[in-house]
Amino acid sequence: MNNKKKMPTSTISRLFIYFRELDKLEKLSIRTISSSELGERVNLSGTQVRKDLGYFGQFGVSGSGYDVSELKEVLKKILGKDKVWNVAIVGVGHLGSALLAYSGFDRHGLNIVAAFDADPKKIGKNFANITIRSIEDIKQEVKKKKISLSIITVPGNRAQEVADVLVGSGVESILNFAPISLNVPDNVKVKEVDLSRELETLSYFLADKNGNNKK
Amino acid sequence: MNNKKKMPTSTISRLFIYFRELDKLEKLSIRTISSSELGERVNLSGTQVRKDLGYFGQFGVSGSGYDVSELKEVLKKILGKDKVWNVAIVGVGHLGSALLAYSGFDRHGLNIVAAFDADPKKIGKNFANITIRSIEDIKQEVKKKKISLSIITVPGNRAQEVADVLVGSGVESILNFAPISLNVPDNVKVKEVDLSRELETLSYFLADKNGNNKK
DNA sequence: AAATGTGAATTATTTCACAGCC
DNA sequence: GGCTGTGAAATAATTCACATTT
Repeated sequence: MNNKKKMPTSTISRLFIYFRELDKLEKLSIRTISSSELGERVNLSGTQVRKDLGYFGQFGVSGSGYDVSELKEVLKKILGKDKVWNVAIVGVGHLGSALLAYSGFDRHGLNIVAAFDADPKKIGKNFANITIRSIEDIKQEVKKKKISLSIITVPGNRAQEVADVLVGSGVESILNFAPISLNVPDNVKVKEVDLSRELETLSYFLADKNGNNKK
Repeated sequence: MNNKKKMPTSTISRLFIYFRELDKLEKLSIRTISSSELGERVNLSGTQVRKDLGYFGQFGVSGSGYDVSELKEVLKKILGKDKVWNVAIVGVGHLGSALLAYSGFDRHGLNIVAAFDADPKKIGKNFANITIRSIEDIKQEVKKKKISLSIITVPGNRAQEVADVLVGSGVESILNFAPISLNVPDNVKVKEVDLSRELETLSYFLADKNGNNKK
């Protein structure tokens, strides 16, 4: 059992896109959709849609396509959206506060239950119903509140130590906004999001278009 | 001339990583570095480093490696970091404000010069020295302030129309935080950053580890 | 001896194309 | 006829391995 074939990491990311679109379709009372229609709505090909789903099973009906609600439920299960995960944010600066204030996470089964910062001036303050605590309290709180997912929004030079503490406390995945690549054990999943780099990448294309460099 | 070979899109992203690390090395007064040492510092292989640089020219010295300052300057030029680009933010909600307040952009040659929002209550308010203006003013301001890059932080259902206005105003690249895939002409470069999806992706790995699904 | 630069091999991902099913 | 599911082909990205240079 568990004969899962190797699948591209990007497949998961796309399944979330399909899920969202199916949710919209359901609200529009559309009952059935073909892979190519679904793909078209999210700027992907029908083949891509079918291939992605194929890693998990066979959910379609030849000739007519997929049942919207049924496929949505299947994806919900696959993606872990039928469970709730407790999340901590470490680093309550501009970005950290924005994420704390962002209300959309619970909709996705992500429940922000703790926030930490190194700045004594911030500790004890309340923010979106959450009391900011000291970095020192991470271990204790992670255990107490059963936190399995953490967001790092501290400066780059503090990120690795924070990651070490989180991993030592039992956190299983990390979303890292600090502009460095974290070293963690294999059993911990990290996603890096580097906002400056995203913008910088765009500036490269501008530079390129307006005629820089090139071998 | 211009015999550039096709390069992975991820190469550019990595060049920014090398650039940053070279900057650190320079501050540590390290003069020379080999591809493998540089790679090790950023969790990449020496081969990867050499391959990436190879798309732009030959900058190393056999037997000794790369001159830190020289390579840094080369990358600066390649990446357009020797120029300044004017940036606009459309959508001054939590995330938009955090980005507005983030001071790191200028360090990267990105100069935020305008902010727009649809909410009349916000229009006219000041934020990090920038007056928030109406979405209606986009075209005029983009021209007047020579804005070539824009960040979209509006809700998903407004993002496409905002993108249309931006493109119509002459913006050349867009960083899109709205959770939809934008349709724009080929000459406009878009990068999508979907924060919820990044977190959701992590929740999939949790679900997976804790034993969901699988074909 | 040490490290680059780069074709060739490998691995990963996407797209094609079509047999089979409704 | 329309559409799925999936091997096979094509394309993209990474890694290997080594001849070459200093």
